[in-house]
Amino acid sequence: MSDISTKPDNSHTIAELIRSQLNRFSPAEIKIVNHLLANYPMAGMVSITELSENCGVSTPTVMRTLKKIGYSSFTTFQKELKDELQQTLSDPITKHDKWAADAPESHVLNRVADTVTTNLRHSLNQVSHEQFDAIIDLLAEQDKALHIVGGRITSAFARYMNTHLEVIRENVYIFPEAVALWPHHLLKIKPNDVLIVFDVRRYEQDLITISRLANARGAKIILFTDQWLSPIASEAIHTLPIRIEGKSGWDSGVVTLFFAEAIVVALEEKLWTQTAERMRELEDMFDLTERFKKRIE
Amino acid sequence: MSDISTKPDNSHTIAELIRSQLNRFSPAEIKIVNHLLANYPMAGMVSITELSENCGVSTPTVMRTLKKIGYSSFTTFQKELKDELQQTLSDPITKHDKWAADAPESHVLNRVADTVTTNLRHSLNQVSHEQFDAIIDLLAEQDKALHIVGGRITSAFARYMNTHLEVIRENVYIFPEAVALWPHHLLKIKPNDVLIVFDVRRYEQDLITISRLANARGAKIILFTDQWLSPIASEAIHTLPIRIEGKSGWDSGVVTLFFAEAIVVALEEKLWTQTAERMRELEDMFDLTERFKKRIE
DNA sequence: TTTTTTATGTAATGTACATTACAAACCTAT
DNA sequence: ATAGGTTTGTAATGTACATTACATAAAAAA
Repeated sequence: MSDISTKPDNSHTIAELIRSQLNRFSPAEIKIVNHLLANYPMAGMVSITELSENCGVSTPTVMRTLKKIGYSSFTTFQKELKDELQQTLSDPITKHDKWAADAPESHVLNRVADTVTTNLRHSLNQVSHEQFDAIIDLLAEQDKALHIVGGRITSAFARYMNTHLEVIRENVYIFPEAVALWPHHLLKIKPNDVLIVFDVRRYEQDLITISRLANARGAKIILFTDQWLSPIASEAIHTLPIRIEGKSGWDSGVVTLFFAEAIVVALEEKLWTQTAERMRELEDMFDLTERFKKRIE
Repeated sequence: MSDISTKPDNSHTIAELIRSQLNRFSPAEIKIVNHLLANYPMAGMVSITELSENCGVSTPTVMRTLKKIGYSSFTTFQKELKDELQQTLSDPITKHDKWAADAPESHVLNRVADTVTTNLRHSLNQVSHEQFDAIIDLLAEQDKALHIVGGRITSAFARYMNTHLEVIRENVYIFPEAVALWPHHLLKIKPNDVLIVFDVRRYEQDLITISRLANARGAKIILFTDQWLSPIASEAIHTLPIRIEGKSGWDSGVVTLFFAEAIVVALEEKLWTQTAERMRELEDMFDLTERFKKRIE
């Protein structure tokens, strides 16, 4: 009876642990373990009362069975079951152990990879597909100009996005680098134009100001920001809250770029026929300039 | 289920239901929904007490939030969550894309996410830790200047890297945007200086030329390129072959930025005492220019 | 049979929990 | 400022639960 201590924990899952002891059980106990295994693991994710009812036995029988299996109480059993489930469910995206296997977790590359994929997963959960699609729809309206601006760090993303979007559609403008020229550029913004703003902490006053002004001119703002939300969020029609934090202290820009790229890809697909044409033209121009260069050399 | 408020139940998963209302929430409520989505679905599989603690709010706030979302009580919420989990688990095929990446595999966001993580995994396998560490060691020598240059698309990464590395160490220079000025910049390069080059397809003649010339001047080249290797690889002392391809045809820059960032992080850690000092100085200067808002957390 | 052992259930108990009522704190606008 | 609303937390309450103690039934051994 009271062999609480005998838990041959060489097994990975709780199911294995149970299966390894299948011959030790009395009739009522068999009812329980059968039910647990047959509806694994969710059968265990209920109250002990419910579980006992589902098995047609009493609650103390459940208790005794679990103790026999190797758990000190129903609560700890359920806790371990929950952990196992957690483990199984966590990031279908990262396939974490793939690279964790052949490399020490402690190497920078792996730590950064871990952080980035975690950030990515979290961020994907924050952004609804509807919202994303709405952004794409908005960007597909080419009669409205599209302006892009970023901050100290994020201006690199603004440029990346600009370079790609310029190929895909017309009427794309990036703010000049010099903040002093921003008010000047503001003049180009017409009502219902779209303004893409990148603003992650530390939030920059210039970006906030320019967003307010653009908003006052009737621009629709799409905001790339972090999980703490730039104050610009209140001006924006669409806000992408992107997880940028690494536990280690540094802020990551990778996921921000991911979303920028996702928008590029989505828009390219939506406007493909037109984009294909523009790309061909671009290729031609590359060829011409190459030939041009060669001639001088 | 006699719901108290308006529950627009055209949504399939609870996650979607929450996401469809993301703008309706107050600060404390945002904490809760963020946590629920970020750790979906297991975050909801605990007692309301535990959940409230995990979110840093009180239990009544959790109750109110769930009612706002559309559930009459915490218990019914958890029950539905459990059912959903049950449902998903019993269908092992759809299992993976259901949550986190949630929704049809065909949505752009999921496809891009899939591509990026695949590229990341492959790239990590291509780069040995030894090589990576050697690069970091090389970059840690600050008596040698560090120059950075990128191409049409990748100049954004060059800038991103430059912005960060400038903070970490001295003697960091980025090439000017105008290609016409590159030869000019070349004069600054001294023997044993380091040159970081970004060159992914289509490989650019200007980059190749400048690399040759830099090499001739005795510079050590670190090359960010793609799996097909830019011709510059033959000039480079370290080459990072990064998988950039999406099946869908477009080339992704996310993993390239990942490696750029990983280098930044690694170097920052290696030179931390010095970096910390430089960062403090930078902070002071920010304060002086009053360009940045106080950090909001 | 009677006794002992094993198996299972009933009922009692204390704890953790979900829920509600209320009050404090915090905005926002006049 | 101050009145209105909103947002959030504290504390109280009743319920569901896990757990234990005890009792009964069944089976095995004597």
